[in-house]
Amino acid sequence: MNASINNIRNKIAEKGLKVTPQRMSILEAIYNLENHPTVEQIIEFIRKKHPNIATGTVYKVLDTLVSNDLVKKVKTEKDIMRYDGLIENHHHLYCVVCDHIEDYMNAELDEILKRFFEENKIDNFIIEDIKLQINGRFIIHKNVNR
Amino acid sequence: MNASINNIRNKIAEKGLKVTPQRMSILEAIYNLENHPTVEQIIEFIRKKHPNIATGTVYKVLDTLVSNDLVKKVKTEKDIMRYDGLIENHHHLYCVVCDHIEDYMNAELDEILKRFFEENKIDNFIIEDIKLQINGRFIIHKNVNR
DNA sequence: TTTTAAAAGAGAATGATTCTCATTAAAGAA
DNA sequence: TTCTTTAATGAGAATCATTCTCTTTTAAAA
Ligand SMILES: [Mn+2]
Ligand SMILES: [Mn+2]
Ligand SMILES: [Zn+2]
Ligand SMILES: [Zn+2]
Repeated sequence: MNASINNIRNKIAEKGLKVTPQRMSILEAIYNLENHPTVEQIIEFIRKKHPNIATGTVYKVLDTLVSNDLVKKVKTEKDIMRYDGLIENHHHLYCVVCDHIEDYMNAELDEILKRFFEENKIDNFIIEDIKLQINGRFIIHKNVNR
Repeated sequence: MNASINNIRNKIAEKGLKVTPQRMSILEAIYNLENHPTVEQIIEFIRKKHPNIATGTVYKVLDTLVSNDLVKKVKTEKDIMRYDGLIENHHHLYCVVCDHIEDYMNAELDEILKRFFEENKIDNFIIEDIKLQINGRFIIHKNVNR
């Protein structure tokens, strides 16, 4: 998920969006921050190098990035919105202890699910995608507090 | 998921909670409302018969019900909290068109998942439960607007 | 360099949720 | 049944993340 400055510039430009320093730093922040950062964490990261960015701009840019499929929103059991720089469809491990969210990808699992739902059609419903929310606990936690 | 007045009273009492008219009507509302109602819908329903219930009380009671495992919170892609009267572990169909959420239960699927993760342990993580978020579209929608 | 539409900045507004504190009522004891 | 205690409720203020409004700035194309 690392991306160079030019990489980031291209991703934004490819969508036909104006390449602004704000958009660049927000996308850069999401790629650099731990995993699935909150808006608060994104703002904190950006203000190190770009102290005057407006809060409203961060929200607006995030919306733009989401609707252009450059980032995705991730919801937790709790009420905090998080953002995900990995846009390929994937699953998540949710730690009930420390709130850490980790990506989970497994092609075999996706194949099993695909087969299951081909054989078990749901009346009146067309599936577009399936995401697993795998709740549990890591043996070693990231931030024991909060 | 239907429950008589006495049923509801017992559910609350069994948890060692005081049986108040407010708690009764909120639990009754969740059982009676469509599917996975929002706080707004719950308040609207209750005020028909109990016009003076305070908004803060509804939030407080909902928290109490959730922490006593009488109802569950359900998150949507969007930013609206919903409540679920079905407390057994189950999956959800999310309609991307009309926001309707429908329960999905299938013992065979759960068995397949159980077996898969027994054979594919995740390093450093102990699974407690797995929920599928099945996104797609119903052929017939509930509320085409909103 | 100039033009122009889109984006950003500043700060007010919104709205769902939480908080505070005085009043009320459920549940158990007498 | 009445009393006592403690938790729950009501009313409205406070909070806080997010959105909105409006002015200024700027990226991109001419
Ligand atoms: Mn992810
Ligand atoms: Mn449900
Ligand atoms: Zn953890
Ligand atoms: Zn629908």
